[in-house]
Amino acid sequence: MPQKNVPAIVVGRLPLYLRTLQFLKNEGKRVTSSQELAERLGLTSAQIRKDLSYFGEFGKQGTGYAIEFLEEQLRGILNVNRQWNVFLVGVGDLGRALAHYRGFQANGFRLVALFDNAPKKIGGKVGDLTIHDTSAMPRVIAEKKLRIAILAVPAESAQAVAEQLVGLGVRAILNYAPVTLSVPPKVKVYYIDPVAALQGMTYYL
Amino acid sequence: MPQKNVPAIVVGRLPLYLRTLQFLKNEGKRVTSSQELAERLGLTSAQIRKDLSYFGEFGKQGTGYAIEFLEEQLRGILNVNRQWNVFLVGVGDLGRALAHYRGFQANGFRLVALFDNAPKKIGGKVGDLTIHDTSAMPRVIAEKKLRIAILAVPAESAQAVAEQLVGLGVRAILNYAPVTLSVPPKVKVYYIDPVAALQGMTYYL
DNA sequence: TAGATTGTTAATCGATTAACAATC
DNA sequence: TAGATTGTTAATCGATTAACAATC
Repeated sequence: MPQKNVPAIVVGRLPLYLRTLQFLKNEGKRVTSSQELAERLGLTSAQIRKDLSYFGEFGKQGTGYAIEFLEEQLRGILNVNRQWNVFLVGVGDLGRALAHYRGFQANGFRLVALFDNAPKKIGGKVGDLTIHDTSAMPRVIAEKKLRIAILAVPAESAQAVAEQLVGLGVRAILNYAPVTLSVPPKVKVYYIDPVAALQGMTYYL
Repeated sequence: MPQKNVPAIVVGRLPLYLRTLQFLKNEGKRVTSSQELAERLGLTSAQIRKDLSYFGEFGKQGTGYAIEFLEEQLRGILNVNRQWNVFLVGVGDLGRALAHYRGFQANGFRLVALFDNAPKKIGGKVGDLTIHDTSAMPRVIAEKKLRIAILAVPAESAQAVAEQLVGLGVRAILNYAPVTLSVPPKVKVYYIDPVAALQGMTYYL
């Protein structure tokens, strides 16, 4: 349950703190400080302390933060101290790649269903998942109580699919389609567009 | 050549404006307005006008913006009115997927070289590209004058590889490794981390 | 105790937005 | 001309940072 009114930009940094803590733990450390975290992340220590202060007091003056403890706290705040089942819509070029990607599973996001609307693809398999027709989405999403979608359909159909997903109770969309989606505020969308990212960098070249 | 001191966040929005213009053009439109763009992008029209004003005056009072003209201007500003050759380091699970992705090519970013350090992979092919040993990077990068890298190595080696790339003259890194890179300011890094993205969304679920 | 580092306040910095004169 | 929309200014809003008392 979101504590105060935490800015989205702060929430977006918490996963970075979390992964940095895991990294430090792997190095055998048990305690860290806002300064050490800041160095690793290219931020200021004040920002890290301020961000954490939205959620509670997790450190000790003079010594810093117990890594394992802070890690668990962040997992709790982010709701990632559990497994989330996710599904993918659009098994094209990109979708197929995403279905093969092991990083989701390795971090508690398990891909449990694939959908596409191309008759040729329906019934096909990617890994051990079968591609279902998009017409099966209402049933499967309800049965598996899915709330997180990965969207990898063409830009032209993304808005229509997103609307359908919202109607089916989806609350978070990781959107790989290069288009801004219009959805109700309760639905969160995160955009991943590597081409836009490259175009933003060539400006400086 | 960057005009004034344009905030990075503004530069980051230009690709979104560009792709929206392409979208509108595909719909047969020839003219648009800051208001129409704003609606499509979920921004305010004032922001769009302000952003564009960093670079010049591209519209006409009363009528708005000629789509094709503004598109060309933005391409010029972003330096994407040409083809860029890019290369990929790290041909694992994820790298392989990226190598197959056609979206780069389709938008003027041509993948021209693949590198990995696993002996088993060297000499192997992905599509019509051969995987080279990372030891060949200095030669290939110099020969092909490459300045844009896509980094898809494990988090543990990302920093070391990034430093090597910087030494070889790379100026832009699209980083898929879940770690913050420390590089000189002249080198631009863009981070893509779908797991962090999902973790930022589950906060709200 | 002395040194270190937190959590928090207040100041600063930067980005967004409202408003409107200019003008097509 | 009347209506529409730009480019820009100034106000507002929000995020970052510096500073420091509290305290381990």
